Amino acid sequence: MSKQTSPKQTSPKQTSPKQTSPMSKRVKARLVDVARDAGVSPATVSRAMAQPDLLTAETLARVHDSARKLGYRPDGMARALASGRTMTIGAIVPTLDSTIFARALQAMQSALAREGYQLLVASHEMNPAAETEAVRTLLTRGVDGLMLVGAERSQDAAMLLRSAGVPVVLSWVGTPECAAVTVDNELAGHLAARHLIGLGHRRIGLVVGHLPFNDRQQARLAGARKALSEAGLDLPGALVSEQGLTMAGGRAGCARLLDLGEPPSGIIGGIDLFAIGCIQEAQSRGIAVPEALSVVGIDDIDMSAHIAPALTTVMIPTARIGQICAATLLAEIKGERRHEQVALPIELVVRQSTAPAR
Amino acid sequence: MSKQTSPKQTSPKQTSPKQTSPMSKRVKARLVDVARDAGVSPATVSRAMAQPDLLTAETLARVHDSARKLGYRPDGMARALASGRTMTIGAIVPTLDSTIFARALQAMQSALAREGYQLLVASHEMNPAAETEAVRTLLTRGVDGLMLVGAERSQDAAMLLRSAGVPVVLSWVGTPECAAVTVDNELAGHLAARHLIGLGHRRIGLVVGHLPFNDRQQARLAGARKALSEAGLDLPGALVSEQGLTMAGGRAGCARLLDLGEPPSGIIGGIDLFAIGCIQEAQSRGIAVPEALSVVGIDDIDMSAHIAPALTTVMIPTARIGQICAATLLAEIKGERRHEQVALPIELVVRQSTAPAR
DNA sequence: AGGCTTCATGAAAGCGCTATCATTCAAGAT
DNA sequence: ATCTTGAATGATAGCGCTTTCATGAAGCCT
Repeated sequence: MSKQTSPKQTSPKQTSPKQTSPMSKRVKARLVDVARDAGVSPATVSRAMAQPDLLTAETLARVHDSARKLGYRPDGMARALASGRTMTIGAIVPTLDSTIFARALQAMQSALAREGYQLLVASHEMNPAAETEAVRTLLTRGVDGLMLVGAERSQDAAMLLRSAGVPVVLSWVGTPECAAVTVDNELAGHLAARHLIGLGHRRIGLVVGHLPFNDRQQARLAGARKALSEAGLDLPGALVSEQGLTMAGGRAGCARLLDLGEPPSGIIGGIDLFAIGCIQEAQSRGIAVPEALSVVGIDDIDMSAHIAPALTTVMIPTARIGQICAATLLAEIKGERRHEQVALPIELVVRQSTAPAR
Repeated sequence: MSKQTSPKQTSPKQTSPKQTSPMSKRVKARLVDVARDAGVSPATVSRAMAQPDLLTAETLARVHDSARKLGYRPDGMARALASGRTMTIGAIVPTLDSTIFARALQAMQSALAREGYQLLVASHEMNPAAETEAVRTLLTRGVDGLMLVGAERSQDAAMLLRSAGVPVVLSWVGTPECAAVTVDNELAGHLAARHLIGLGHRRIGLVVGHLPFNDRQQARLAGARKALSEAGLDLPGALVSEQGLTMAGGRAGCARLLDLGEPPSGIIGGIDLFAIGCIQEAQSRGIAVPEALSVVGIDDIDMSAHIAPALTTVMIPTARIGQICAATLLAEIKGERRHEQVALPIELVVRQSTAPAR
């Protein structure tokens, strides 16, 4: 609590407040300094930076010269306060420590950077309260738009978002009241299950992420369940294992399923990482994939095509989600569109980890 | 270029500018509104938010009541402008789309969030100019601290950083002029190579990332080269393959090395992903790992322990790097320390992907 | 040539908050 | 009783920029 001296400049009151005091070594040049140097008004300098086409080529050049000479760099905060725009987009994801979200954010970041926007990220580790807090902080902090993952969230968070009046885009799973860039997660589960069913598998297990506050995994599970039920197959609780979203989780889930009295002949991983973990676990037990056990994933992460056997999976266009989120948000900010709904196609990619049931 | 109406409120001039106009439905409550409602001065409200212990319990309560009643949320931009602090830390990484950096950022983000700071991220995709640009944007945007990866950067970027006077912490590789949280990448390469040499391998190849603007990979390669030379071994150019930092790159690099007239009996991956790719490539060619080919990685990513054979690798405490970067930056911001240098220990983790040379 | 645009610029009012300094009042010191 | 002192609060000047609105100087038309 002991902060007397402003961290910015030695002493704002000791140097003469305005005019060129002989040796005032002001650390940062301000807009007015440039204006004075160039012999124009502050307004002109402001315009030179933001709307150059409003000025004579000559004044523009003069301003630019002065700016360069003084090493002027505009102050984002002041600009934000005066204009109401922060040139910052917030993104709240479950975690950065996941190929999926990291990849989407990377794509989003690139797309935003091209338009001069920055990405402010927060994560909530699958904790609704933490998400609410993140929403609050980012809104307070000031963002021109906000990207969120999934449609499910706390009342408080929803209210904050509504009252803030900031453009929001939902990703992976959406709601109609809000712009959204989605994929059909239920279809993903459905495709995966149908593929196994089509290969003659009758006993199918799943390894999924913890379901609370994860509507992506919920939908994928629901889709698989639906496909099974359509085929007249049962999905007892024992054949569904909830695990933390790591490869170790995949191995553990697979182990649980294989240790069952009547183990499945096909397993669906709610994410590719699970599926890859399943393959490793099976192989380490001497169970051949796909001969003795078929494994399907969902996501199609980078690695899936490169492991042995290459993973059959449902491709989710992760990077495109991020990229389109950025575009959607920017469009909404510019007022070009409202509550745009983009549904991205997904498809089954058959590789070597699945085979007909014996 | 056509933005007439302020996006914030319907018309700042139509509502009476200051006092309680009867039905002025101002969208956002300001600090002065709270002050008026609570019957105190703006300064008191400000203090109520920032230094509650300076106020009577009674006034504090009154202010809080009014704030809640009006749904007041402070404006971060105004606060930043007035105080000079943004409560934001910038991080510039090569890419988010990498387990390593994503993991470090996740740890950093968590640590920062605990202290009320937000993470502003940018990436440069291994492009020095892009990094410079990112530095410029983040500094302009206003950050209280900045995390960068590696010590190598453009003159321009270095100058910007110096002149900005913002606390900076370097990660993975550092320089003495600047706070840094580092690991000894050269040692990492050295450990990996020495391990293979100790197992009797005489012909050792490497798959490394593209070296320009990547001092981590440079150092790892240098360390391996040093170990080899200490053992009287040669490292011809043909045995070093530069690849993009993906698993596919690892496979490709491995393929190149194995296709050599005299292929290596041991391969070091500059990152685990390469090593894993190497294992896959070898296995897909019917070359047994570790019996016919030993593979070592560097990083010890999550997955490395779970593949078959489990990867022998040099453990880099990625998450801790992020976490300590956050701590270092916060300490520097508070003025507690300056240019602190933290070197994190690394160690060889022997698993199943390496075996004595035949 | 006079009036009407259009264009380039200037003047100045904030944006919403923090921080400094001044003020008040009550309690302890003399 | 008078003087200090300190704690709680108020008044207010900016922070550095954007953005109307106003102004003067050309350009254009009839």
